[in-house]
Amino acid sequence: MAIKFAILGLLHYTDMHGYRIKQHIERNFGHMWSINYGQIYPNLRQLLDDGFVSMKRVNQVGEKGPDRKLYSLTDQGKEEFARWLDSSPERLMLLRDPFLLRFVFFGFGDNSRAVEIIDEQIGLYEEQLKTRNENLEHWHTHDKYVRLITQLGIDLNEMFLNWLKKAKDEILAESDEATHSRDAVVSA
Amino acid sequence: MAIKFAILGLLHYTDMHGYRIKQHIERNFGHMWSINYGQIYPNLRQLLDDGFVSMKRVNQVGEKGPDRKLYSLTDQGKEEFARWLDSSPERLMLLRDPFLLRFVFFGFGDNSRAVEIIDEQIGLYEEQLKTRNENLEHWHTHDKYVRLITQLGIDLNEMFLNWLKKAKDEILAESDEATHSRDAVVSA
DNA sequence: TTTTCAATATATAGAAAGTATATATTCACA
DNA sequence: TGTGAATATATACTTTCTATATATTGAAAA
Repeated sequence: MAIKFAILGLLHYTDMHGYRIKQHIERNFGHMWSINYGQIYPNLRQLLDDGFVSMKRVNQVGEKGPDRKLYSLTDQGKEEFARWLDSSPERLMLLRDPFLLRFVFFGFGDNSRAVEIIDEQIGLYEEQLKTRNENLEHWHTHDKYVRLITQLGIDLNEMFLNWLKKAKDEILAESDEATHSRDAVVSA
Repeated sequence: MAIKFAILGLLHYTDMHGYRIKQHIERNFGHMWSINYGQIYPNLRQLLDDGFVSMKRVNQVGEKGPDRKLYSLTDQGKEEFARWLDSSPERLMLLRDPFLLRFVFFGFGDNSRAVEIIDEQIGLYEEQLKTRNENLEHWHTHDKYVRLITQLGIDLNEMFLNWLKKAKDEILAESDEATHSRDAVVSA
């Protein structure tokens, strides 16, 4: 139900076809959010059936590719969107992360591999942080809310990187301890 | 595919039946994660078919409720889990939040309602922060990795609350500006 | 000139995750 | 005796996400 409203929201800026919607999200929110055609086209169809958007075939000349289906907001669509925007969010944020799921069980694996995986994560999120910072600079002109969302992404990355480094240190400290205990046993 | 490994991970602690798995997650990770039977039972069935777990019917005496289906890890299951734990995470974290989706489009609504919704969020996350802090105190004895995950939850909450308050201030500042401009026009 | 590649454009199948609800058993206690 | 609460499993359904199929057109290569 969320994607439907995201599409209605984007159509407030300008009329778009499915391919353009994906492009728009990639260019403007690509560092924060991703979507794909399997989510877009079925939703556009549903929105059309519900009368929240209207559609017009546009045949391109001098442009690549086949005809477009250009979608526009209807008055009903505007109302539906406004109702949603005004309503209270259904639930709290949901964080899904295949790394964190592993992390919970790192006690069942070996520490050195755990540290390796953490280092991979640090690398990936440092890269993401860089592109998010670039995005913020590039779009200081952008809509205030979009800018704040980008700032949130940066805050999130920084927080997570700090946590990753702290976690790594704790695991390494424990490994050292274990080594020393072993030494003690050996020398006893 | 993730839930399957979560279940295999939990079965490392002890044999469990579906109902107990949900209970365990609620009690130990309830402040961080939620799951439901529609995810657990189909996965248990699949794990059984794949030979990653074995099942034994247990008929309770002196306990409430019908027979249990107690699941245990097989050697194959242990191997499957170990392979997964050792592998690199497939993707970066995914944040899904019905509030943030609205936030992007707050420019199309009115500021005062936006501030109201932000205040609601602040209340909800302050409450969550409290329970997460209690959890951390209560389980200082707990597994190190679980403790670190709880700490991450706390860091996330604090970061998000700071951001929410900053965002609110910015929106209020803009509203003031608008009010002053209007005043200026009126007095002109 | 033809073919081949990249970009544009839409569509659908299917897997995974998440929600809702149905059904049954047993104990406690009114 | 019955009724409510906790225990326990199961399935249907919706939403989200991934993968892939298909077609058109312009530009460049062969």
